[in-house]
Amino acid sequence: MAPPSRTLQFEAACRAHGLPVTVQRRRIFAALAGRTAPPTPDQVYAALKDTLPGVSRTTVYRVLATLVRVGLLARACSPGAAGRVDPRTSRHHHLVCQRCDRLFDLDEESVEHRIRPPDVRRQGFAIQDYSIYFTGLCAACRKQATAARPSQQVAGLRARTGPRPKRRGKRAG
Amino acid sequence: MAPPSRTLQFEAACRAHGLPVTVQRRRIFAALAGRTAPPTPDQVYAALKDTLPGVSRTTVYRVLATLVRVGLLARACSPGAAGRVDPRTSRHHHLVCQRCDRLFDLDEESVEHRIRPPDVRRQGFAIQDYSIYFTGLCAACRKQATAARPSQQVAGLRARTGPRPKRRGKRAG
DNA sequence: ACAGCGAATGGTATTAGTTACCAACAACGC
DNA sequence: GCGTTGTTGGTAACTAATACCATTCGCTGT
Repeated sequence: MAPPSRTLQFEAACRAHGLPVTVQRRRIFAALAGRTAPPTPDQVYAALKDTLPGVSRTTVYRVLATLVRVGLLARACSPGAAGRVDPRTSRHHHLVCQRCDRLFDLDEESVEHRIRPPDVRRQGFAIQDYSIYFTGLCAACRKQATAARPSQQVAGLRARTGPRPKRRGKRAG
Repeated sequence: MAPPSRTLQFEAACRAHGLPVTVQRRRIFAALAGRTAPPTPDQVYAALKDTLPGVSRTTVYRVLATLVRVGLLARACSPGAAGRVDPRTSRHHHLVCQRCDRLFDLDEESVEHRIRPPDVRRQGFAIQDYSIYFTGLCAACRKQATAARPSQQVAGLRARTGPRPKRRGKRAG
């Protein structure tokens, strides 16, 4: 089986970023490349552990983060996990900061748009509504990014340097 | 301070669904209602624990799930948490099953749309791209929903009855 | 207003998801 | 082939979310 151009692209991209091309990186990227739906890290791990014995979950997380950082993969919104809740139940849209993951609501009226939902009957999917997510950088992260930009840091799975709204104390039950 | 209609609406909605109106539910909903950005459950907890002594994190999770279930709150996509990764880095859109949280990719071309990004300069946000998330029910969940629908179950934070792609074994390090 | 019933809460324990750390190892350049 | 540098694997730590159960509270009928 001749290596498809995707493989070469991958290696080229790695070298362009000074990343050694390891077996794990190749395989993890390959496992992703064929998909039509964004998997969780754990799904990637599950898909690999049989054919790539000895991979560790740690490596999967790490490689995914790296590939996101260099732009070979993108992060996708995950509706179920991390149960963020929204006080608005009517249709509205969002701003998402790629760096610190902050979310901001946008009024439906503030976004001029016209969308015709795709025909997904063949897939058996019943579309009920939609929401637009605008991605970019929030004010705080933009300031940080312009202040010190090593190499156009993109938000990775881990590599977050921006202000991250997270609790700091320990839990109280 | 006269109770705003929102409060009455909330109580009415609770009663309509046969839910007892507890202090915690009222306060948690109130803490959400004023927001313009969807918080995490923990942010809700943090905002409440000072003025509502003794609330437990468990209750916050539980109440949020309940309010989502009855439609008083909505779940929002959370890009950072649960680091889902997408092999596509070019613009595309998604189908999201509200019940099992499965994601499906949609080609950019398959969605007829015209969107003018909002002017958010005042907020200091720099929009770089956007993505449309179509919500609804996937084939499997639609089948289940029609087979047995107690009362038009909507996906909650916890209340997931549909097929949920999750690993089942225990970890192997 | 009061009692009784059923459901919700709080707290702990438990499970799942993610990251930190370090010794062993592999990739790249010479 | 050899050394340097960065990656991998594995464990442990840490955070997020849920299960469980005794206690408490809201609701209904009197």
